[in-house]
Amino acid sequence: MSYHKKNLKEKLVEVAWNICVAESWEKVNMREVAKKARVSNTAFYRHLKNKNDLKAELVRRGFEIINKGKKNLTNNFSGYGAHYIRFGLKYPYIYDLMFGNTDLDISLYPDIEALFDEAFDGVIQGVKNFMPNASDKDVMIKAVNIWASVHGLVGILRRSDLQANKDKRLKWIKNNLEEYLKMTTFK
Amino acid sequence: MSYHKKNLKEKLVEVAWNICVAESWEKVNMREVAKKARVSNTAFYRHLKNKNDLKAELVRRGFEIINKGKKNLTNNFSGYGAHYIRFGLKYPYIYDLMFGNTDLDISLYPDIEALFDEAFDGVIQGVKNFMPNASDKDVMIKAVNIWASVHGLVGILRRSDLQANKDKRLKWIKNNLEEYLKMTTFK
DNA sequence: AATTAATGTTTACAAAGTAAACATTTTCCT
DNA sequence: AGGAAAATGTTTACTTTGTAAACATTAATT
Repeated sequence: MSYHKKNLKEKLVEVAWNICVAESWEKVNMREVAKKARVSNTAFYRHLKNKNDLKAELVRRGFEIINKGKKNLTNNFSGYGAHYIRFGLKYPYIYDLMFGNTDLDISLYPDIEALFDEAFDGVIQGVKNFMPNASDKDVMIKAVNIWASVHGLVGILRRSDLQANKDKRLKWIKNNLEEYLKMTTFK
Repeated sequence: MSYHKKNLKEKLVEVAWNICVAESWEKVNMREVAKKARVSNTAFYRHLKNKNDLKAELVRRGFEIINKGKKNLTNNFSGYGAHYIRFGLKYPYIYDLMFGNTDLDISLYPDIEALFDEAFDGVIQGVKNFMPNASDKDVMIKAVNIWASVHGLVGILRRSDLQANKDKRLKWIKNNLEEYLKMTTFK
């Protein structure tokens, strides 16, 4: 065991990611992260300014994952939407950090803000391709509606996971995301 | 100043509500709440079990407000949706507690869970009235889509508030909620 | 009036974020 | 190579916050 680690920052982010994925951000605390990375409580602060910066790292990592799987879905609305929804259901607590409203002041992290905008711009571009003659306003309206429908759906599906599945019809939606999206928003 | 207060619980919830509305739940801490209510740090614990219960009280209060304004909007989709959206924009941090996904385990508070279900059932009922011949599945699909579109929109509009208003077209949506809703989901 | 329940206060502790001072490596410059 | 400077870890220590426990006072009940 050496005094200097190779990639402690990566290691710390990795550990925090795992805790957050398995248990939620509330359960991420610096001392536990340090212990799991086998360093002292405050080694962290040589690599990141504070806990909020750690949160930002998780958000960045989330966008990396979601973007990686995105490929050329811009012209395949329902596939694009389903991709986001599946991410939200697979990494609910990371998703909260990325798209929830409470916490992180995203404007403090311009690169992350750019990732967010990039995602939304993808939708706008897709809508533009789909309705090339629409006005900017109508494009925006459609894009916002798509975005809202997708992200709003994650909330319902997650809640239905918690409540001992009150309704089978929600299960149908969950298992048929693309079809649901085509029937509703994506047309 | 008497030893026993009349309605300390109400007072404490009120104080917490004000802090949460003005600054976010993160800024609500027991000592500050106690100070503003002019009681000792721990008087609180004679009235509520813990801080989570305080959060639940705010959620309950949020539902009371949102339900009060709801009236007979069940058969007026865009009005109903706009009502929720306006609440979300007026009380963003309360809204997070009510409809966000991170925090409160709502199933620990069956009465709150019931308030939530009541709201969603209102949508289902509205859809049923609107399309009386639709199958249960189709009703559910439409209701979920309405719910998701409304709650998802709050997220975008809130974010656009933060970012020094990147786009005027979002402003249009915000100022014309009903029309936007009619154009998209509510038809 | 005396006992008990309800409600406040004081004291105290533990968890968690992080600053400061100190220690060890590594890097880099001559 | 040798030694200063930068980077990275550790130890200590302080602060904030939630809340438990013991004690005090007022209100309710018999």
